[in-house]
Amino acid sequence: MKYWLLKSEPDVYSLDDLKTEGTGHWDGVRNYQARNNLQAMKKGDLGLFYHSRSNPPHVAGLCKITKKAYPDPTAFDPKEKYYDPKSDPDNPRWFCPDVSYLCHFPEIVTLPAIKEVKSLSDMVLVNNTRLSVQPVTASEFRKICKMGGLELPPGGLKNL
DNA sequence: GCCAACGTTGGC
DNA sequence: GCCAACGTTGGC
Repeated sequence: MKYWLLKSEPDVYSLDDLKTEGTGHWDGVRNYQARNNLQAMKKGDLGLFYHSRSNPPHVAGLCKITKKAYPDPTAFDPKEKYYDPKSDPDNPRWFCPDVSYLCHFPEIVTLPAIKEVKSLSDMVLVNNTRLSVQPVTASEFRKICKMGGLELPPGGLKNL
């Protein structure tokens, strides 16, 4: 199982929105590095749901990958904000997985708090601020959960 | 809302 | 294939 961090601007799409929807399509990603990460996701992988451009930026809770990435339909539709004429249905350029709501942390984990933790200084979040879909190590993932006050079920992360 | 950092585009 | 110009992201 792999771990990820998914960024979203809460004004556009928040963890509350995902909770309401239950399952969402992580579409609209138009960056190759982020795209490659989306394609590397497997069903059952876990994600930290991060609210960017909020004050302060923070991890709000957890989500789960429930369907591996498939061609992003919003790239084919000229009416869509994220329409990309260079993505051909026969040779799609952009992909999106389905993501389901898991939980809100009892307490949000802010970016400044993360930056204070020495063992988290290698996180992509800290070193590549602009990447919107990024890998997280198991130990980083566990630490963030702990900082968020989340009680892990018996058996740990795999039983979430 | 500003702007630094970074990614992408396209002329040459 | 270089790099200037431009666009976007996201912290502050």
